[in-house]
Amino acid sequence: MEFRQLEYFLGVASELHFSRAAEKLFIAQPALSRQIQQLEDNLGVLLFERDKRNVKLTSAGEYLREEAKQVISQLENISKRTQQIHKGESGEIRIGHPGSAIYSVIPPILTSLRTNFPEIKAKLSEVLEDDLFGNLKNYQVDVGFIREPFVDKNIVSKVIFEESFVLVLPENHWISQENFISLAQVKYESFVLPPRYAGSAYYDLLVRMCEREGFAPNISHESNYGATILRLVEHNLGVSLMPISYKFSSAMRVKFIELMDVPERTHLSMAWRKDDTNPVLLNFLKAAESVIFDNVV
Amino acid sequence: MEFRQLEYFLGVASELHFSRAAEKLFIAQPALSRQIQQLEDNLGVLLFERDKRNVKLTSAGEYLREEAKQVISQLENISKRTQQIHKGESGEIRIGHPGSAIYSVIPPILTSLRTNFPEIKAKLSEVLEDDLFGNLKNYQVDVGFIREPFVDKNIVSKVIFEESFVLVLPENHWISQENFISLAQVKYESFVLPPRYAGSAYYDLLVRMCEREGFAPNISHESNYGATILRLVEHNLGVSLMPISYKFSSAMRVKFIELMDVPERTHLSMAWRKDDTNPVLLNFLKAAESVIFDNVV
DNA sequence: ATTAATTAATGCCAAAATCACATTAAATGG
DNA sequence: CCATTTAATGTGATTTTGGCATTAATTAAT
Repeated sequence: MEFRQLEYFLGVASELHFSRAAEKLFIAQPALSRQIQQLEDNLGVLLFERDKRNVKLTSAGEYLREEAKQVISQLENISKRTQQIHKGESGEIRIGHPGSAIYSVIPPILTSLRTNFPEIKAKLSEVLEDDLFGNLKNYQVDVGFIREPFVDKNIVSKVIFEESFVLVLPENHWISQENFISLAQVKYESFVLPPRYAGSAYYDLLVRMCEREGFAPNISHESNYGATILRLVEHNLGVSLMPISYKFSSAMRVKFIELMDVPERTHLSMAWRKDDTNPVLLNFLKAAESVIFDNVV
Repeated sequence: MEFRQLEYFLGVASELHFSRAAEKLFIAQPALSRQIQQLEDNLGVLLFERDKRNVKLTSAGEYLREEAKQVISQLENISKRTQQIHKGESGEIRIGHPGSAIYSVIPPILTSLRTNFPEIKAKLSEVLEDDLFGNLKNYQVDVGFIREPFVDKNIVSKVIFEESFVLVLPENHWISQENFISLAQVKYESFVLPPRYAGSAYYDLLVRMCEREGFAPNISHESNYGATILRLVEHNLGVSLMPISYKFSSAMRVKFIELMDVPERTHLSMAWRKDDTNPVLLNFLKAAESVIFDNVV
């Protein structure tokens, strides 16, 4: 069964007249007759009852007509969709990100993606910093956001966002933005921080900040999740250090003290496989590049 | 996009190797290369990334592979189903029948149909005797059961079942099979009968039975539905005359008196359009013919 | 580094499929 | 009975598809 035959068949089925159908199909009538005969022979099924005067569908023909219509329109959709994917206008992009990114870069990037490529679906998955690299290599995600710097010849990465840190305190803590002087003021507090295995470079950065003020943080609780950390601080279980973008993230009863004199910054990078030819990725990168972030420094 | 190209494409997509795929498709490798090129040109989409050493699907190719698989298996199903319909082994038969037929001929015919042609679905609709003719001509039903005799050059009919009449009485009525002599015994009773418009020949036959006994039935209630008539008789609202097959139809508290000396018979015929070429109909007729009825006379 | 082996693409010709034109055959209407 | 309509058929031209030999590019091995 060839597609040409199905199309010719539909032509005859809707005209019920070989000569007229042939005209509409831009072929000669004998060619059409023969293609229909051939289709009938291949199937072993009479599709039209015809005498020299009338042409009508048999029951099998009527069935085939309905199905063939469907198949052909399906095929048209498939063509179109294949072309869209080729142009990167349609498809799926799998994004791995640390939890914190959903408070900063991810919303504007997804907005830009939706605007520029409405047919691209984003699939987000929260990934530990130290796992992102592997997830990229294993083709589990197509693009990732990461604070950890890393170098690999198969992965391209690009810094897209820079932000400073804030000290997170319970709402009723005696320190306020006004009387805050330096981190040394919290040297005897216990800390709630992300575990080192979730991102060693980031963790070390936090420790360095404290050490410069002459103390090592006394860590009482650990959590991967920013929201969990905030919740623990809210309940007086410790203080924390977090990227400033969390300041706008929640309605919890905590306060954020800006650390004017602390030079450390965390850099959020976007990373992807160097050899990835998926056109959807290219368009995702385009959409991401067009976003201008209000870098919070 | 031609069917052949899709099949070749699937071959290469599953082997990811042109030469091996060509072998499995029983064509030479250059022919295969060219068909794939052609498919790619038609779509304007690169489907494989190939260098001299490796062949792999692009994202668009991966999408097409999934869809093409579906379309091709769909097409195989369509072929098969079309052939089944052609042979009359599959499809739908619309049956019009008087309510009474579901107590006699319909169950064994449907059983035979199910046995011989399990893929044929029967669609039953209860039709007034006088409407069946029109329903056949309008293509609302494909075959009908009818007691009314009629002649039409476009309709074929065939008597399949003959039965005698019984007198239907409330269970506590003074007449019994033992003391029954003739219909004249109920000449002063009121009758529950089908209306004349529901089947005039049948109605006239009932009246004739009474008139030979010297009375015209005094009709108190009318109903198309046998079950309704029985219900009315059960509740002492009259007596009735019905085909004997109703005797086995229900658990109502009525009694059926056989009319030994009454010569009238009702003949159930099967009717269909003479020019109907639907192979499902032919197989239905075949299935119906193979049924042997216990004619109740 | 040179050679051998692998493999997709290309040039070219053969085979097959498709098509068009002319004609035929059957049916209908006047 | 003749003119008209219309699907089928015969035949040859055109297009498409396929096969063989070869090429070009890449990898593996000596």
